[in-house]
Amino acid sequence: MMQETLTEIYELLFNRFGPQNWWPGETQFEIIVGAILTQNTNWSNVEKAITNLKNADILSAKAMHNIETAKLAELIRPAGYYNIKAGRLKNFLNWLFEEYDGSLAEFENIETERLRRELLSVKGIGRETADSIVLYAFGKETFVVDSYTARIVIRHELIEPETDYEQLRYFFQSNLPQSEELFNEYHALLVRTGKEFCRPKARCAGCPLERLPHNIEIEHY
DNA sequence: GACCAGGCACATC
DNA sequence: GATGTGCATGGT
Repeated sequence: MMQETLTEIYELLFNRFGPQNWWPGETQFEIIVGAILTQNTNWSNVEKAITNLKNADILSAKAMHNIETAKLAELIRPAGYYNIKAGRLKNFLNWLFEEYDGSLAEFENIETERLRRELLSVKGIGRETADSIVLYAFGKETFVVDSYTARIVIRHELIEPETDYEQLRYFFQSNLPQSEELFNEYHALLVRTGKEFCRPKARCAGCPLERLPHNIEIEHY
């Protein structure tokens, strides 16, 4: 039932947009950094910050762990909330060095839900950031929920507006085949659709999901 | 100038 | 547990 609806949505989006090739990043570390920097921030601003980090040659766990927080903040300035995010990156690195000797290698062997919980223990890594890291840096099956994801399924009245993050994650995970490739592409397609057609004030004209039932008058969505 | 962007922690009730 | 607020740059 709901499985078919979610599968239909996926097909409509994929047929329109094609593969999104997420996550945009060359290494696991770069994906983790990007996941933290993109919190409530446009990706183009994150790209500027990552370029600065590459030019300064500190886009590695060891180098970023050693740089002063104030210096790091200055480099990531274009990403916004730069003081907060510099602290969050440092929190992650301090934890990584204390618990895992500064290496991401062991993460591959950690069971998905446990890895997610461990990441959530780092101050500054919340649900979406943790799921993004688990799925996109380590290829483990968790469904990433973000503001676009929520807005789209709520506008299409597939779920109640009050649904919280964990419920939304379960909604997708339990109604789709357990496939890392699918979860990867699905979330990326929802973000693509959200950017182009499902922004707060945007109407649905031209949206691949336009012909599906929807209600854009839902308060706040 | 207003609005928005691939959130999160924290205070307060 | 729910709700409100600060954090900040850059594009439209």
